Amino acid sequence: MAHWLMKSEPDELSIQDLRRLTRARWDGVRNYQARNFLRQMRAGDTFFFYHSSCAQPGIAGIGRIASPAYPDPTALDPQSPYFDTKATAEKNPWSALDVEFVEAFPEVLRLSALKTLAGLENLALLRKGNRLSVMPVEPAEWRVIRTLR
DNA sequence: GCCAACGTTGGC
DNA sequence: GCCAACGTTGGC
Repeated sequence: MAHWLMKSEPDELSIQDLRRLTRARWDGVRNYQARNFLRQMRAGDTFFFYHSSCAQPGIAGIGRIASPAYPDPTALDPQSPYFDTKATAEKNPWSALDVEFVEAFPEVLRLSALKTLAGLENLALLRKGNRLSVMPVEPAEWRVIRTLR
């Protein structure tokens, strides 16, 4: 099983929301590199649930991929903030998938704490200027981060 | 709210 | 195909 990290603004979907919902659709990804990673995911893969653009940015818990990627319905919905005028039902360039709750950490692993760890030098999250919202996490990186929690 | 860094757009 | 302008991301 592969490991990933995915960012979400907790105002939209937090790890606590996912715990309550049990399962949710991960949608609204509008970056091709991130989308390509979504398409590589397999049910059963696990991911760090990262809270971004908030008071305490960092890894807030763990989720599991619960479905393969499928066309993102928000791209076709004029009411959605993720609506894409160029997308059609026949040609929808964007992907979404389902995720399920695994665990919420007792406290968020703050970005500042992650930066102090050895072995995460190649993690896209910590590379200067990186804004990727979906990224792979190597097994060794996964273990390093899990020891913190 | 600021602003650095990045991706996308569109004129040429 | 270049690249300037623009919009977005996201930490602080």
